Amino acid sequence: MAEGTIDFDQALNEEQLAAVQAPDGPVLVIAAAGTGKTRTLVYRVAWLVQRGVHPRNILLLTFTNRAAREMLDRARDLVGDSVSGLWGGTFHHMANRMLRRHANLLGYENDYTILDQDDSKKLVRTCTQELKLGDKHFPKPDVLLSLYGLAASTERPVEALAASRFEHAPVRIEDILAVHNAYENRKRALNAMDFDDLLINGLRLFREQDALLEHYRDRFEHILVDEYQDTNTLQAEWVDLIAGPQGNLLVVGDDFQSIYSWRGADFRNIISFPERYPNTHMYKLVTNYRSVPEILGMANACIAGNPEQFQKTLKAVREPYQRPVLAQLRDGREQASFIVDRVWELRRQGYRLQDMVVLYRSHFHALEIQMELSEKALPYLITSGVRFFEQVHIKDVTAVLRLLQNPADELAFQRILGMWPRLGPKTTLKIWNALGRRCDLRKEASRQRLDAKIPAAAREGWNALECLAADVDRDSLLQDPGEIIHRFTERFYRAYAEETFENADRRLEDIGELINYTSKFESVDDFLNEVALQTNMDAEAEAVEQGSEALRLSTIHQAKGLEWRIVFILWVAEGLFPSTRALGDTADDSEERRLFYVAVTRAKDELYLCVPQVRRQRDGGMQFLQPSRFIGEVKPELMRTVKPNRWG
DNA sequence: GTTTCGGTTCTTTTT
DNA sequence: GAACCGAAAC
Repeated sequence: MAEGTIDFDQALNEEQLAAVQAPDGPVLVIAAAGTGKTRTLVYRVAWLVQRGVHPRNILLLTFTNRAAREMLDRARDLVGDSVSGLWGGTFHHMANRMLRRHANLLGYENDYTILDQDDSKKLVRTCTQELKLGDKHFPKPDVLLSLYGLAASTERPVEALAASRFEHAPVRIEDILAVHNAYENRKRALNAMDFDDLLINGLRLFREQDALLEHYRDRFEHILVDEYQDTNTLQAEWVDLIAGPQGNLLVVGDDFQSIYSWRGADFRNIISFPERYPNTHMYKLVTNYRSVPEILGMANACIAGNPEQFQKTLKAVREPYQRPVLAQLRDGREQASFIVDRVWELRRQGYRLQDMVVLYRSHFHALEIQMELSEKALPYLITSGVRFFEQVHIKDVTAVLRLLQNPADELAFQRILGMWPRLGPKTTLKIWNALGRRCDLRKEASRQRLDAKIPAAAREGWNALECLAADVDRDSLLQDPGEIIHRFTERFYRAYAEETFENADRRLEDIGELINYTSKFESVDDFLNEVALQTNMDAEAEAVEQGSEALRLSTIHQAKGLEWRIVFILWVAEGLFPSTRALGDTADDSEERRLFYVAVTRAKDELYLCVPQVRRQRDGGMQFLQPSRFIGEVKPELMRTVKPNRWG
């Protein structure tokens, strides 16, 4: 469709139209689930462009890559290719994009490495060990990282958070701080940033570099933020700065769907928006096109217990259909077979597998259903705990690229050498130190020094790496990351994988996929830039778009923003959902309730709440389960209770 | 002194 | 899976 022919009145309802055509200045759009939030944002972009705003002057911020891609695709359909000048992506992406150009102002090299979760964990472990703190009672790297991350994203001191977090644990706060300190120094030495650093340093750019702030303020005349309820302190301040007091800032969110407080999200950002921007225009979207009224009734009822600020009730548009099903089941096995049976039946009625989803609180809840689906040969797609780019074999082959890009990347160096026999952590570290904690594979002299340090036992296949490194400049491989991975795999990794992994075939296929994926990128830098901020969901989302007939299994967190005709929710029982671990020792279950609300509002036609009565425990014992409080809070007449007869 | 191997244990949510 | 731990092997 060409510009200027968009019929906004036709495409939008009154609520949406008002938000889309909101005047300049601060705008807050409270968009309840399924009310066309994405549509509104996309049409807002179109509206702005039609009014003469150039797309390059628009900044569109999202939380996930998926949301960014979806919005940009839809905006392109609406406005045309001119929209490609628009800056759109996750906060991390946008911060990274700026830091690639300006990180040197903050004392980094611009070719810094981005550490993913796994890298950060390794680094924290190393720091702990070096400080000789790794005894049994010392917090695990994961725990420390989430603490440091929370401190970073809430701008609170680690000390205070650690004191309350480890109030009852026999841990010295000084030690926690010492590890934190070591971790921070280490990242500096590696010329690396973790995910939080991207946000912290992105914010520092604006706080400390007035000229830069001016530059970007001028550039971005309009800023749009999606899922604003999930911003943390850093992100909110970053947005406030770039918008400026007079800025045209439009934020969209739903305080009912704030489910990321554990990583620092603070829904007070959305609540206090009108106070921070006194001339805010506020709009509410409550007309729901997604779900049948029975499902919305359930959604409205379950969230009523939460004392949120912006009260709103979802208004149904669709015709009445049928009530959500409360399935009382004996155990996980019966739950699994119930779902499989229902899926077959629904398929018979004409639903496709991709119309259905199984949602759960935690990844491990999906174990039994996975087994059952495999057994019954029902194709399924799971967005599992391990991200595509964090799998061992993917990290192995990209380590070569990382070291080429950043010769100070100790983690990549360790990983590469560790693939050769007799080169473990200790030996590798000695070599690294002997090389002056730097290894530039592109330099002949540097390669020779490394070569001289490799012990005889590890020589086998060593020249594969040497040759590859020598090829890089000769064949200008820095422009072709896929070719580097390909050569590394053929000359070394294929054989290594086959003797290391039981499922080498599958892993080598993954590497093939990875090589295909690299063709989108023009250089090693380009590729690495993207990979660290990418989850597996995009690779899988593409598979879904290609029409693969499969049942989707997903955590509720990952399902946010998506919808299916049929939704099954697993383990709606006390202890599992709400999760005991998530509740900790607080009585505040409001975020778990919001999560339940998110799960319920994913469903368009039919919703199944599965409540097993017992759960097999690790030690073989049986744990009796109570139905989740979230079910008890809803009037029974809003549901239809089913006790499937397994012999019927 | 290091690496490797085999068994055990544990999984909250993500950029 | 994959991280962790202890024991055997280099």
